[in-house]
Amino acid sequence: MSPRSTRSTSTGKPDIRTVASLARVSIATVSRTINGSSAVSDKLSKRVWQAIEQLNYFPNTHARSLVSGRSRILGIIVENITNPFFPELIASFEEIAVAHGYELLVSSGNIQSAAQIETIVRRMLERKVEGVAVLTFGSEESVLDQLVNHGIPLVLAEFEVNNPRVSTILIDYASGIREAVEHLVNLGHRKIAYLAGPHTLHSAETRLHCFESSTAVCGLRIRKEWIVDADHTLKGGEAGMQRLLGLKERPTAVICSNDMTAIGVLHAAHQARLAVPEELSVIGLDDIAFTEFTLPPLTTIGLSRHALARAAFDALRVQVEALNEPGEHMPNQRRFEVTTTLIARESTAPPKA
Amino acid sequence: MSPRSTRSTSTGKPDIRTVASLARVSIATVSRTINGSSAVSDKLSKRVWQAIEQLNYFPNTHARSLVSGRSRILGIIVENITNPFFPELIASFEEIAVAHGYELLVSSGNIQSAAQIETIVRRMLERKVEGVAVLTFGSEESVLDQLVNHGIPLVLAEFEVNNPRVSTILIDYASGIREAVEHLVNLGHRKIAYLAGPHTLHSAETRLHCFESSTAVCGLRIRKEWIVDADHTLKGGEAGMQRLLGLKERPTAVICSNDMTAIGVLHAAHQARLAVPEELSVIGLDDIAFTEFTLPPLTTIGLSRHALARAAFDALRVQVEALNEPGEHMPNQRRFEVTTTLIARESTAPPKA
DNA sequence: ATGAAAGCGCTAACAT
DNA sequence: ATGTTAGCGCTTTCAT
Repeated sequence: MSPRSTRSTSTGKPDIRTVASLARVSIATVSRTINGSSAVSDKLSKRVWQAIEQLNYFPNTHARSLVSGRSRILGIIVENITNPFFPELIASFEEIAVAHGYELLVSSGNIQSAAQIETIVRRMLERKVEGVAVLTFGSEESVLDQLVNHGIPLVLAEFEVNNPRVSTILIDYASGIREAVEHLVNLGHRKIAYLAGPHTLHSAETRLHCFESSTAVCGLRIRKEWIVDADHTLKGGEAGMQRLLGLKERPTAVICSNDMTAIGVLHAAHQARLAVPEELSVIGLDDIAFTEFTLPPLTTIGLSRHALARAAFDALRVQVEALNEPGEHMPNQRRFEVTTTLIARESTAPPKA
Repeated sequence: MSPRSTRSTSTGKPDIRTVASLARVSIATVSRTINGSSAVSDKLSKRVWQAIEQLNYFPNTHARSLVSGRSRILGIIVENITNPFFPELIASFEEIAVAHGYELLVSSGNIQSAAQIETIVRRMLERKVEGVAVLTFGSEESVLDQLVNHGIPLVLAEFEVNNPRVSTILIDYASGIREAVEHLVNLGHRKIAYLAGPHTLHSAETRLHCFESSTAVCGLRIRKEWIVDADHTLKGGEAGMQRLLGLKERPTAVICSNDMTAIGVLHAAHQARLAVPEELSVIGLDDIAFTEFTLPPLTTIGLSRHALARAAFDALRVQVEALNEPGEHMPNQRRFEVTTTLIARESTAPPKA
C-alpha cells in the first residue's frame, strides 16, 4: 500500500530492479549490460535488453551521477547570445555533445557583472559539470579560478593559461585577416580603417593585432584615427562608423572586428548616403547567416562555428576522459587550431578615383 | 586511507556531514536549515549557516534530486536557434528560471526528423525535467504525448490540448496584425501580399488567419496569388518575394509571417531594383534586433520574448508546484496572453501613384 | 525543536 | 560470468 512497497509492483516507472526481475537476473547484470562493461553473456544480455524495451526503461541519471561521480554534463558559457554567431555555436556544440552522451548546461545570459559570473559558476558547480567550454572569448579569469580550483577541466578560446586542466583553442585569425587586407589592397585601397572589439576580449585584441601586422606587411600607413573602438554590437558599429565619417582624411575601406559591427557600419553609411561598396568597402568577421542578406551582401571573414565547437568538445573530452582513467596521465594542455578565410561578397570594390 | 574513510577528513569537498559536525548538529538539521523547512531554532540555524559559509558548502543536486524526486530542471524546446527571436527567448527564460532556482535543459537543434524529437524527449526524461516549455510554435504532437504520458507538465504556444497538465499561451497576433493592415491601408495601399510561414506551425497559421480577417474587415480584396508560402527563413522570404515579383498584378505592400522572411524580401526587392519603401512597403513580425539595422529599418509587429518567456515560466511553475503540494488540486489548464503591436519604422510608405 | 535511521536508484567492489 | 552488498549525499519519516 505504501509507495515503498510498490517497488516490485507494476505501478509507476520501471526500476533497475523491475528490469532485473523481469529478465531474471541480478541488478548488477542489468547495470553491466547497460554500461557495456565486463562481459555479460549474450544470453543474459539479450534477456536484459528485451526487458528494457518491454518496460521502456531508462536509467535515472541522478542516481547514476550520485554513485559514479560522473554527471555527463558539460557546461558552455558564451558571451552574448544576441550575436547569431553564438547560438549557432551552441547548437553545434550541443549536437556533438549529445551524440557522445553528454548533456549541456548552457549559460546564455549576457555576462556583465561579477555577480553574474558567480551565479553561472555556482550553477555549473551545483550540477557537477565535468568540464566547461568558455567561449566568451573574454578574460573571465575569475571564472577560471573558481572552476579550476574545483578541478574542472576547461577549454578557452584565445587565452592560454598555465594549468594542466585548461586547454586553449587557438584561432588562426591571421590568415583570414591577411586575406582581407590583401583583397582590399588588390582592389586599390590604401586607406583602411578598423573597427575594433572590446579590449577585454582576447579574441578582439588578437584580431586587431592581425590587422595591424597585415597592413604593416602590405606597407600601408594606417593613421591612428582610423582604428576606432567599437564593441561588437550593431549600435557600436554604427557609432564607430559615424566617428570615421567625421574625419578629415576618410578611409576608403573598413574592416570590422565582427559582423555585427559591420552591419552597424552598413547602416551608418546608408544614413550618411555613402554608397557601399562604391564609396566605401566594408568587411566583417564571423560569417553569420545574415551577412548573405545585408544590402549589399557583406564580404566577411569566415570562422566556422562547427570547427570551433568540435575543437572545444574534443579538448574537453580528452581532459574529462583522462580524469576518469586513472591509469593515464593528464595530457598536456592541448591546443587546437581553427582557421579563418575570406568570403568575398558585394560590400567590397575598388575605391572611387 | 581509503577514500571512504576521508569522509570526516578535511580532504575533498564538504559534505552535509562535514557541515553538521562543524556546526555540532545532525545532518537533518543542516538539511532543514538549507531548505528553510520546519522551524529550526535561530541559534542552530545561525551555526549551520556559518559552517556552510566557512566550508563553502553547497548541496549535491543529484543526491537531492534522487531522494526528493524533484530535479529543479525545466526543459525548453525551441524551433530554430538560427532565428534570433529564439536565442533571446531562451535568454529570458533562463534568467527567470535561474532566479527561481531552476536549471534549464535547452534543446536548440533544428527539429526535423521524428528521431530528433525522440532524442530530445529522451534527454528530458532522463534528466527528469519537471516541466517543459515547447516554444516551437509547431505541432509536435508526438512530443506532447510522450512527455504527457510521463506526467510532465507542458506549456505550449498557440496550441490547445485537452489535458490538465498542458497549459497554452495564447498570443494576441490579431491586434498587431490588424494595426499593420490598417497602417498600410491608411498609407493608401489596397494591394497587400502576405508571405506565410510553414503550415505545420500553429502560430504561422494563426498569423495568416489574422491577416485574412484583418484585410476582410478593411474591405480589401486579396488575390490568392498574393498569399504565398514561405518558411520563416531568409531564403524563404527571398524566394517568396521573387514569386510575387513575377506576378502580372503586383502588390504594393507585403506583410511577412516573421522578420526573417521580411529580411529576405528586402534582399529580393533590392536585387530586383525595387525601392523599399517607395515602390514596395514591407512589414515583418517579431521585432528581432536586426530589424533596426536593415536597409531601410524594418517596420514590424513586436512580440515580446520577455513576456512570452515570463508567461511560459509562470504557467509551468503553477503546474509544477501544484504537483508538489498534494493538498492542492491541479489547476485547470491556464491560458496566458501576450500581445503584439506595430512598430513603425522606415520600410513602409504610401504606394507610388 | 532536534536527532536517528531508512532508503531514493544506481555502480562498483567483493564474492562466488 | 553472475550475484550480493555497501554506499553515493541527501530528504524525510519517525522518535524523542
